[in-house]
Amino acid sequence: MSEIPSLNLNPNVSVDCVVFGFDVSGLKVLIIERDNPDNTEGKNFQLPGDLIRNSENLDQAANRVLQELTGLDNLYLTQFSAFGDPSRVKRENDLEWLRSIRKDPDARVVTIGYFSLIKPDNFKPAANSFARKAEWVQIKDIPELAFDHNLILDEALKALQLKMHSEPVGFELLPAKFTLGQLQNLYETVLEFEMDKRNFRRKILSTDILIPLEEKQRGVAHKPAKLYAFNQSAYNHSISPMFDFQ
Amino acid sequence: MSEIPSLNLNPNVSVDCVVFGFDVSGLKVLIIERDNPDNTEGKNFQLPGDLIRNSENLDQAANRVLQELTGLDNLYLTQFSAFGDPSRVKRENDLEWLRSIRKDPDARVVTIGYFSLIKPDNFKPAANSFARKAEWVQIKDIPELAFDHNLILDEALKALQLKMHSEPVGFELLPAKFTLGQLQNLYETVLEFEMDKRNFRRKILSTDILIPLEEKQRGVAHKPAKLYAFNQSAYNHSISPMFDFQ
DNA sequence: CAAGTTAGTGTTAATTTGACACTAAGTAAA
DNA sequence: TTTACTTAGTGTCAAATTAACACTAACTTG
Repeated sequence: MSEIPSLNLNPNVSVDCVVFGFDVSGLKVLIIERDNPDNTEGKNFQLPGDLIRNSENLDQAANRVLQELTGLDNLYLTQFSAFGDPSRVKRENDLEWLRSIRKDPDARVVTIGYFSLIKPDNFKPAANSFARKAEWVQIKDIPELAFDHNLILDEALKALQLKMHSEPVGFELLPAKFTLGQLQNLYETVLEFEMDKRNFRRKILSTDILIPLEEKQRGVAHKPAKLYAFNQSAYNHSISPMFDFQ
Repeated sequence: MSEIPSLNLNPNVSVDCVVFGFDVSGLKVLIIERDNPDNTEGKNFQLPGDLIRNSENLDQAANRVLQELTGLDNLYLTQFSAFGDPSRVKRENDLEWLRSIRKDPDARVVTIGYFSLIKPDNFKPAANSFARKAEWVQIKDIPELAFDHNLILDEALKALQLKMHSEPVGFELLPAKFTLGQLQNLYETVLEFEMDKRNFRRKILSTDILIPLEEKQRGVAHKPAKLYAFNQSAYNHSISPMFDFQ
């Protein structure tokens, strides 16, 4: 019943995951540093990603690969684009690394891009498999990445921003109970512009996607804010612009 | 310098194209009827699509495949999603057909979905390659298609509708010179709701994406309408809701 | 020349948006 | 214990946008 795992890998299709995290310090992305074939110290950063298995669908592949490389399991994951330029692999050290790890290192690989949103506090990435390290990097401090991963990351951010305009997707980035201030801060950070506090509150509260809780923040050095939860069931309708701020 | 073409095909990645056409009769999709392996008369309809070549990128593959199967070349083509369920191929006659045409008929294939928008009058599809027929089918009369092509078509329509809200994509479906009535009709057909004529005109004319021409319709049995052209250069900005009608 | 068809046009009320400033409630530091 | 600091929380008004609505104009066909 058991199979040789490598036989099960499809040589031509991979998934790559752009995991966004948000906290007080801003918007971050999860990057792994891979083992170098020759064990040198050169930095080789990339997005968590790998070949898919023939037995799994794309969503399952993204989940599994992310779990294997970073320990993060069962995240909100959305496919956003496929990348298939034949010259995706052109850097010499990328090729070298492929030769060290892949059965068929010269195969042409089309990759399916996924993005994920998480609350960094709840998930502590732990490197595993060919990842030497898994770490959060501020979106503004992303280094040069392997393959076409900088392109993939850019497209993922655009996809997130676009999606945020039409769906309450941002709640994945917040704890279960959050304040309106935190929510506004999230929107401002991801969409990259500032909003008027009163107008933001009026608009977001005019929908029914927030549930006000009988509970306040504790231990903060200022007036404690009311806490809210996301009303999942309220959002089963309308693709329409729910969040067209400004 | 020449290669055996089949060696050049990637066994695991394909593209499938959903070509939308719009005319007086409504919104249509281009469907091909494939040759049956046993030359029986059973109807086997599917979207135009095939394996990619290792030398081309995904956009090029979509263009080539569409050209080979339908004769349509150089269309506006947009990638919208990848489909990779391992059980995409499950009907017996799909398998049979694959065995008759593919070098590796049991390979697991991930397909990249593209949609295209054209003016049916300008492009007359002509079946070729393994396509026995290529024909326009009203969106409401789509038959059962091979593989997961009904799913792909549904997703393509959703993607088109979503895109139409934020980008002036519909102009691809109209002739170079068109009337505001035709444009409104297009929007109503694709988005599936009716709009107020005067409000539609006010809104669309308040943007600068239409160029009024010094020319009118001719030969119509009613008051001839002013013709407009799409101002391509005016649209190089803003993802924002350009077309949030109602 | 009558019938049929689509083009083209403006106003108004209702709604939504954007701009704007102060008090409240907690902690920390002096 | 008082002061400083920080973020929460609130309302109004002018401007802009939207939605609803009906008639005349211009062409072809019969």
